[in-house]
Amino acid sequence: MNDKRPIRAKSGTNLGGASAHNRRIMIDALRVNGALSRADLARATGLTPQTVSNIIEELASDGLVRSQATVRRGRGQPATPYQLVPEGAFAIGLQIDRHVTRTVIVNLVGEVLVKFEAKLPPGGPAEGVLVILDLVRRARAQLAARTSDADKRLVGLGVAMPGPFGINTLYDDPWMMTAWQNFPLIDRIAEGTGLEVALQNDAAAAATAERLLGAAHGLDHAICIYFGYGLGAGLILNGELYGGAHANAGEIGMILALIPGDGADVEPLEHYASMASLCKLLSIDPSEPQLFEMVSDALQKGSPQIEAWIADVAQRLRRAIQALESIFDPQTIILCGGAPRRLIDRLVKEIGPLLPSIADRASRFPEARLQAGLADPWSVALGAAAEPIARTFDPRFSAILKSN
Amino acid sequence: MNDKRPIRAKSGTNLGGASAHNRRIMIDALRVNGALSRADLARATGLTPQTVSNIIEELASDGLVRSQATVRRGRGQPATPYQLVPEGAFAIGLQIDRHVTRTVIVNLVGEVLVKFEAKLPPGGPAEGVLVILDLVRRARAQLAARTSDADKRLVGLGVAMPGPFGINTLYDDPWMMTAWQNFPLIDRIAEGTGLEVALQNDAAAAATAERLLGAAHGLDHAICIYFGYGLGAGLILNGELYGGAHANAGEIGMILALIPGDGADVEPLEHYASMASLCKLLSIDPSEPQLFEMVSDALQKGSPQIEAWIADVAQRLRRAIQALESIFDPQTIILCGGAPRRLIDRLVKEIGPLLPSIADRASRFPEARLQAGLADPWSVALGAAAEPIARTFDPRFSAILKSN
DNA sequence: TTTATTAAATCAATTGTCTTGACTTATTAG
DNA sequence: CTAATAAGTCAAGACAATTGATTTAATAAA
Repeated sequence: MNDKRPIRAKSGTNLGGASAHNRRIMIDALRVNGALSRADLARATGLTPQTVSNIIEELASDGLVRSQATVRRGRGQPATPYQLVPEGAFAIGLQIDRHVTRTVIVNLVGEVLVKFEAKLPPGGPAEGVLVILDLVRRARAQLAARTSDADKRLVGLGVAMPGPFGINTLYDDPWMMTAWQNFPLIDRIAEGTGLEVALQNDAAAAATAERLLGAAHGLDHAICIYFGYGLGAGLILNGELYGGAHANAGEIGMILALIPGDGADVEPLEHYASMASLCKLLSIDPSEPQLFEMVSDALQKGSPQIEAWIADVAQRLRRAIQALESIFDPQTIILCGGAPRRLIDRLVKEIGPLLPSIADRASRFPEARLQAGLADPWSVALGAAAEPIARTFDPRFSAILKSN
Repeated sequence: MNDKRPIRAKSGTNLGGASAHNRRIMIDALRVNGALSRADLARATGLTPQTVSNIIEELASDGLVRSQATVRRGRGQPATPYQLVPEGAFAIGLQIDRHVTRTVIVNLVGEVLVKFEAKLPPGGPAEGVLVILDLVRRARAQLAARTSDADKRLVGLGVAMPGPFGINTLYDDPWMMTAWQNFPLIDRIAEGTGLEVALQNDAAAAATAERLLGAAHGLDHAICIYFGYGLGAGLILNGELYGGAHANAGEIGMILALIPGDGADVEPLEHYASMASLCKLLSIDPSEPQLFEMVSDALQKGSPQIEAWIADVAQRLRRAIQALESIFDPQTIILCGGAPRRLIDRLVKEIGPLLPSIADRASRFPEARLQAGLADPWSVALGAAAEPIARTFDPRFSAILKSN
């Protein structure tokens, strides 16, 4: 028998786990469908009306849902719809990028209440973390000024930064943030804020945002391509963000040369398809505060150089999308980014028509094969903030199981 | 409120769901670790010893587990290990390929008890389904002859055939099995056998086999590349097979041209990397009964043609593997197939050394980045049979939720 | 040899959550 | 005005996991 080897097993569950799951699906149902009555919830979840009643009662007394005015729907007693209380919970999101850090605070329904931004000092993470903690402190102060008991309703802090994590540096170049990745960032922030802290890469954060309130809202199978300083993808599979074995899933920017025609092409995809590449082409410093405006202007003006770049990137992404469709069979693919709206929209337009793939089905969902998602310098920070909300309130397998 | 639109919500759960999950994790733990005592199970699952005792009692009286001789492990009362009873459950697997159909019956631990094979008549599915039903009938008769009450313990029938399913035919060519895919196969087989029937593509079936008793045993994140008549991948994510939105996930054979150097290359990958391609090269009829032996012989002899083919396929797969690693961040990638052992091993050897990727980490798992898996003409049928076993006994999110 | 310690497994009582079935309330259709 | 329909509640019951005490069986230490 196993005297030495650790026994590998999945975790069991109990009444508490079931109950926690049922609370989560109520919140999820209200998020996806808007206000619903107790009877609606009972039908949709398969639980009995009595059970739903008890749970709604509890959620209401926790300040997470509240009733609206009754509505008459034909015969029978009028229904009392319940909705999420936006100020029922808050979360902090933190984006750490190469040159800048941003923090936002969102509420339960994903509205951004507070935004702060700061340049990261060149001294590296040891200095940078002080800037970050100060930013978070100021954001919390502003939240507290607006709503006095909000700080108590903070459910966590999400950090997003460029991946991959825990890897032997593949290409020792400025594309990677090696120093930051080797720094005990999570522990320092947790200690400095007293909050639960989780880390994800920027593409995953963007996908989380997209699912909370973007084009992936309510979808269970979606791939969000994140076109920012680098290139990545957030994978929404079975309604949850998939992280892989080491939280590095979705690093499509690291894929080598998806394009035919250049035999010696061993550079990763993100060296072509990224804001970094465009900045290089336009000789713009990526740490430039007016970056988005400058790029957007350059696009509007246009130039043979830019047109060629767009055609090249579109071709590469067209291939990547065909591959992702073949691999994942998703409901939709969303191109979003830490990039100007104009660029994202232009790329989506330029990428079409898409290559033939298994996604090219007669009876397609309402969703298009490819659509534009959020495009905002703040979308990663927003996604980072959405993570603690999702972790706390979204239905997921691991939430049912016994802790440890 | 939603008077018209259907309300979308996830399903709730209750005591029964929790209990069912706990039964499943016991079986899973015994499958992964071998025999375990009740105390071991309690520690591994986080449940109390009393709960484990009750569940084991129940599983034993259902004939799914049985005790072994007690073992002394130092101080304290000796432990009574429990193991899975191989003849506790059976399942039928059915492979439908272009030219042939195979059926196997496996027991709870994945041992193959019965094997039958038949050529498919050229008349298409209407005729073919009769051959198939006859094959299944004969297999069941043979099982019943061996173990009298085994037929009652059949938990289902899994069907595997080449995908993709429900697609506008992309390339109307002999690579696809259009007629079969438009035929109400599942209903006819369910009706003809009285069993629960499920359908998956051949790559998914191969991955299921690999997880039940191959290189992916006990792994929660693995990609199984299936190199058979076509090319596909089975995705094991979070310990479950991932099917995508329409059960077509993993169709990597449909990816267009991952290789540089040939600009006009718009053919799908499986036109290069597949047994079909090799058969064409060697002018072997793929429906040839001695196919494996012939290919294996040809490989052993060798020829400049074959060497060039292997180099080309290895190059393409090397790229595909680097892409899959970047996308999924798996624990390992397994190359398996409906192809001769010698070919799979040769390809694995030829593919190395792998390209740099995020899987190239210092502290790698015991698992290699790439390993050879099952290579057997029967492995797809075996995987098809493993599906009902997995569906019935493996822990999974959907099993906790209320039915409908 | 005796006693203490450790570990496996069980017994009996308790807890917490969902379910069941009867009931109340409020509205519309006829 | 009455019947039908639907939302929602009440109170009792069912079920599976938990708790804490107890039994059994081995080794280690005195």
